[in-house]
Amino acid sequence: MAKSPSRNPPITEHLAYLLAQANREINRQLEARLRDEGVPVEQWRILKVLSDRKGHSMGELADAVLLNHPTLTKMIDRMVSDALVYRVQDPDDRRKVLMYSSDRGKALTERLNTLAMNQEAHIAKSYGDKATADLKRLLESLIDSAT
Amino acid sequence: MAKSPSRNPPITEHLAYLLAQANREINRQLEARLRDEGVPVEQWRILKVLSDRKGHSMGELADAVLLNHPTLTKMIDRMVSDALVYRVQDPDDRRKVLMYSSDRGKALTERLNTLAMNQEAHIAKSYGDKATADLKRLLESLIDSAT
DNA sequence: TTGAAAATATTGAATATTCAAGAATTGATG
DNA sequence: CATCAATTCTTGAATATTCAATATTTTCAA
Repeated sequence: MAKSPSRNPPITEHLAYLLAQANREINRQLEARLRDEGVPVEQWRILKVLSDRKGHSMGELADAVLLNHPTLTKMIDRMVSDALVYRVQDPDDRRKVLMYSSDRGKALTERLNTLAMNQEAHIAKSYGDKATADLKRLLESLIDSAT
Repeated sequence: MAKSPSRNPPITEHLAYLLAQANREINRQLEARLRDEGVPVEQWRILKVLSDRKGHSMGELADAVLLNHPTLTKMIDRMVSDALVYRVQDPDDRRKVLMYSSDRGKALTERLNTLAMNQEAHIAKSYGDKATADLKRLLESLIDSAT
């Protein structure tokens, strides 16, 4: 009897493991680039989301940047200390806090965008344009089908 | 003038972000399944690596399960308390500690394998066999090209 | 063979994250 | 309109992770 193909595969063949491994490696590389500005990846995501200049509530932000609420609150506290972002109470719903990027935050965001785009370019170069596009498409549809 | 395609894309189009998002979602689902046995994902990975019954040094393990050394040491401490694994000093190189799975650990590993394979099957079903296979292949080659 | 450098694992202090609870506001229902 | 439930954000305690330093053993060169 032939062996069934995915009967108890090694850890390295599990999708969850491959995702974790790829994520760790790419994140580590991005981190290394952002280190020039001394900013953690999560702060870059926050600044990037806020760069549309609309106010975003903490809940929205937490979803968008993949952090839970208390972690986001404390990270925002640090960014407020660094004068990168500021809080405004939402006049329409005073439970909410709307976050905005400061001028300093906006200037930093532009420098970070350059660094992040350097990484994307580097990946596209060594990994190939087609593979990169295919991978992005597959990841998007995985996320759609999984949520 | 036509807009250049990937000039300063939104965060949701960055490969690093898509990977983080997909990883978080799949990891969360796996976590939910493993919760039946009260075991964190990292411990499942450790047990799975140790299921080849060969001794693995802490360094090897740390690489394999994507944890850094001090974090692994402390997680192993907990697993030793739970009698899932045990330490043996490597007789050939006494700087090293070789880790082995206990009988209890092996029995747990089998139950966890079932849970993890349920998840893989569930993903393959909702996401499609071909997409799953394609995604795995692309992730493997990304990891190769990135490391 | 001896001493310095490298490799391996652990520890402790500093830092960060998470969980559970709390405060403030809004919505909804009788 | 009064009250109770739901939503939003923050806080504090418990837990986990990380960084730097340490101890031990091995390797290698002089």
